[in-house]
Amino acid sequence: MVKKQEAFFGGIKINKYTCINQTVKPNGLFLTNGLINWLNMARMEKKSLETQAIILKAAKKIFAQKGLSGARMQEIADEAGINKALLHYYYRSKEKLFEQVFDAALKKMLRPVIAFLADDSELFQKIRNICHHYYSVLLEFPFIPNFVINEVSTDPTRIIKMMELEGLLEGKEKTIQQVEQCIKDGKIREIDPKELIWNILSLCVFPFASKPIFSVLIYEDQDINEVLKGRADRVADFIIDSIKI
Amino acid sequence: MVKKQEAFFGGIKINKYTCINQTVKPNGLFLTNGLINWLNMARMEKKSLETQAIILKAAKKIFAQKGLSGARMQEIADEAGINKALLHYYYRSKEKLFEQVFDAALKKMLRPVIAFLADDSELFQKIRNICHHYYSVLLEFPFIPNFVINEVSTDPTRIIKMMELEGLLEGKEKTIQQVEQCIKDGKIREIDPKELIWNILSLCVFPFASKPIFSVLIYEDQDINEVLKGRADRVADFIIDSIKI
DNA sequence: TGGTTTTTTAACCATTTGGTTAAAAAACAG
DNA sequence: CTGTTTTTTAACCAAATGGTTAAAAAACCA
Repeated sequence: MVKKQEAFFGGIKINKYTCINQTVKPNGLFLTNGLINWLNMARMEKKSLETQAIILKAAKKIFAQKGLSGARMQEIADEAGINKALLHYYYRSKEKLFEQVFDAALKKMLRPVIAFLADDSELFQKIRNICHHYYSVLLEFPFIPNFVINEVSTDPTRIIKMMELEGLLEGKEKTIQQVEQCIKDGKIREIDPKELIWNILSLCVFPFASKPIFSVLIYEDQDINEVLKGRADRVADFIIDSIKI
Repeated sequence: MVKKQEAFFGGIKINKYTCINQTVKPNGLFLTNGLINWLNMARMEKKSLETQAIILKAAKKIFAQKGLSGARMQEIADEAGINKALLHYYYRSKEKLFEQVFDAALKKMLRPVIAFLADDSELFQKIRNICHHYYSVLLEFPFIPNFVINEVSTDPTRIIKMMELEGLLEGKEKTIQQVEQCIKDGKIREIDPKELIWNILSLCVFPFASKPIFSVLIYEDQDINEVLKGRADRVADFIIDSIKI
């Protein structure tokens, strides 16, 4: 165990029990990322990484299932097969552990749309690409839409820091201009580019979010996952059929 | 106050403090709806109904915002401006209170699609109807999709009892046949009727569920509610353009 | 092997939370 | 006005929960 101590690194106090993985601010003090990484690298190793991976996997499962407020630290520990104190040893607090899980999920959720916006292909091909991209990611992680949407609507500030994501702004402008150009060229009918994007995402993401409902409401005993597997192409066609002239 | 007592009605025990509004089963016993209603009607009155309305309104707000696990009974009481014990006096438990709120929300969410399935109009008109129906309901209660979707995905059994909703089954069959007939008649292109329904709902419901995300991601400083207001017509056109021949 | 550091655990702790209770207040009935 | 019932409240309570701590165990290093 780390002895009770108050150590100074670069003039910043780190007291008592260390927390390996997360920004340490025991007295409300912040550490720069550089310093943190140096500290982490210095000590982290040994069994550390393996355990952290086990924790993260369990946390993803429980948080995705029950959300931040519904998840219990004890349940995550049980799922991981470790002692609850380890969660705090590696991630300091529930909120911090949640942030790691959430950020990973949000990135998975946003990657296809950001790739779409940055994609230099011709418009119809871009649409086919994003549909395939989404259906392939969400078939593997079908819980992500619900998880992300729900936590963002509970605390909208969670998404703000994601705005700085690589090339979102530029990609957005580029794609909007591309759509406008297609309209001018008479390739597609008049439509607001932003609404087109919203429609595409609706058709790609909502089916996964609404799966539990549609499963009983419309599909009853049919295997809804089988339906979803073939949908990427059909959804792309649905969109293209709607806008092409 | 109701005196401590163990009364027998129709051989069913009701002990100690009564709970006005909800199925009373203090020892795990159930009362039939008829008996319950008779009991309720007999005593309920006076200030009762007004207070219940206040509680329900507050509960809707808090549950919609934070979900079942995130909501606190104290917070609901504060929002309603009453004592926490009153929540239990009228609704017995958090779960029971939640059920009332959830069932109301689920019905609001399903009404347009059930009306669509039962609608005898011509297909394109039906599509315009459901779009307007959804956008009008959800512009007024924009939190409903998130709330319903999230709670159903947490506990899928919640939706099962809704299946018995008026004329869902018949309506579904009717609409599926209508779509198939339109395909045969060459009025619309080949498409699986169930997927068409899923697409319609995606385009109607997802924009509200994803509002917090799209608001910062795509629309930035634009007023996203203004965009949503005009969308019903445009979404209906989007769908019809896609399937018409 | 023996000392040192890192990892893991069982036992706690303070607070929060859903729920209860007994009594006060308000509404009602005669 | 008076006794009775219904409604409302403040004070509690037990269980659950996020988090802490000191010590044991494991890994590492010389």
